[in-house]
Amino acid sequence: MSLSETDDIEGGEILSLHQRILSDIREKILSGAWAPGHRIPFEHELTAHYNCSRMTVNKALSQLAKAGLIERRRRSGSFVRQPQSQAAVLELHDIRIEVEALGLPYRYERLERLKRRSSAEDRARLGLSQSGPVLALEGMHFAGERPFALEQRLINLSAVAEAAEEEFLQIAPGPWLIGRVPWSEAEHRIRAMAADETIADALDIDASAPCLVVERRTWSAEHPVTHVRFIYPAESHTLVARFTPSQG
Amino acid sequence: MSLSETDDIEGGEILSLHQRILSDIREKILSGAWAPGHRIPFEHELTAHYNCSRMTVNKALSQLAKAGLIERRRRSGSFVRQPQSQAAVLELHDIRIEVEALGLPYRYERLERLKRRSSAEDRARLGLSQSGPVLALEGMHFAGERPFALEQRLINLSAVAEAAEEEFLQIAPGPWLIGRVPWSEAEHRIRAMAADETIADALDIDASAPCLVVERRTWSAEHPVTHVRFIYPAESHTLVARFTPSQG
DNA sequence: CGTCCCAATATGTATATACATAATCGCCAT
DNA sequence: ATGGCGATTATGTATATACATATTGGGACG
Repeated sequence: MSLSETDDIEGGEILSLHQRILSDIREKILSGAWAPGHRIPFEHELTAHYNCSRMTVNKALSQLAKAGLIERRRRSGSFVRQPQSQAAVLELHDIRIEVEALGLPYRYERLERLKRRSSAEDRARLGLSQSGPVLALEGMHFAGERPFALEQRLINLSAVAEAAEEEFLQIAPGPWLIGRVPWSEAEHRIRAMAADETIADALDIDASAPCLVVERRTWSAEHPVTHVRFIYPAESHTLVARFTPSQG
Repeated sequence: MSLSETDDIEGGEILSLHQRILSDIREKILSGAWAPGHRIPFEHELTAHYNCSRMTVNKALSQLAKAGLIERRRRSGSFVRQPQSQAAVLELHDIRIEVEALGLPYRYERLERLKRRSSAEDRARLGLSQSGPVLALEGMHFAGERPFALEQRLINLSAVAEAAEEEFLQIAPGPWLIGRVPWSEAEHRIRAMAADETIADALDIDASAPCLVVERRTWSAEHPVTHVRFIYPAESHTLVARFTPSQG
């Protein structure tokens, strides 16, 4: 019920009061000592316990509320929330980084480059409502001499006109776009797929072998920028996502 | 360079000053008006612009810094950060929810239940260092009459003793565990795999058909709790992850 | 007995203020 | 030139205070 007797603990790191309140309460919740639904002490009680001002307590509680660990209700108090949907953070690195992390030399090679007016399929991929110029690219990321991932990309030239001038022979379009276009939103779709003949050929795997497909659509201030599909042979790649409720 | 002339804008919602500062600056960054590396106005300039106290500005900037949009350097000012690694939030819902979202009746059925001392493989899956009792479960999630996902689960009975008493005949272990065990950390691995004979049989798909595999390891206060592997037929499932830099 | 309204209460937001801390600039002495 | 040192500056953290706002509980009154 009450907070732990941390008053005499000395061995820890140097934490600001703010951070100490945060981690104290988080620990109570994550350890289960304060179950979902439990009412945590009122601000004025914490103020007394930590011998600090209400502002400091308030900031810490507001942060916990924003992180989704607690819910605050006026006149009633603050309550531990039910564990919500399992949300995990998926870090999608640049492929060069991934390959180099394996200790293998990285190389990108363009397979195809086509400038055209957007087809209906292109518009569906990009989420465009009207026709316009697009750049369709296909390229291979190599780890050493082995194909690592096949990239199929569509760039909306109305949003990124400069891309029309770029050949992308050895420069992968991903890193090129980052830094040039401030992207404000992205959507990822992850699925498994059997390699068709063309893909199997390009990746040098058996036809109908399983592949991991990661598709990403990117917007910049409401405008669709690019759609990209990465196709990895199943054995070459695993995505790792980690969830930690600590974010303060 | 300067902030937009929002002084005469009236049509917007009712926002607190704090939120208005946040969204103003976020908009500048996401629209690209303030490129990465750009120094945003000093706190005292924003104080003057919004005609408010430094504390209010400071809180907003601190929040942007925590969200990763800006970087703050003492004596130098605050700067727009380079877009970092593509981090996406992956929501992993309960399978019942997923199935019901498709408008199909949901059903869980236990296939196997085995209590044993942990084998070396079990310990590897759970991340345990020493031997102890575990519960191995296998079950099927159905969407209507079609198999939707195969679940292979391992529960560390040293961490969740009560699980030993539970039959899990129609109750899926996932929902059962949530609420009983406060989990503090989870790691997910996502990959593609070809169905072997057993799996293909269980899921009623062709042998060596591609599957999406989602593995999750869960800890509660440093103790491994459970390891679960969900195997989805490729055509039945796509994971969707969304990234928005806005989180204020 | 039910309904309306007010007072009490907990959180929400903002201010002015103070001092700490880290980094940089420029001056000065070598 | 150059190396060090102190003043300046911007952010970091905390306090006391004030008023706003939402919600609950209880009392007055029909």
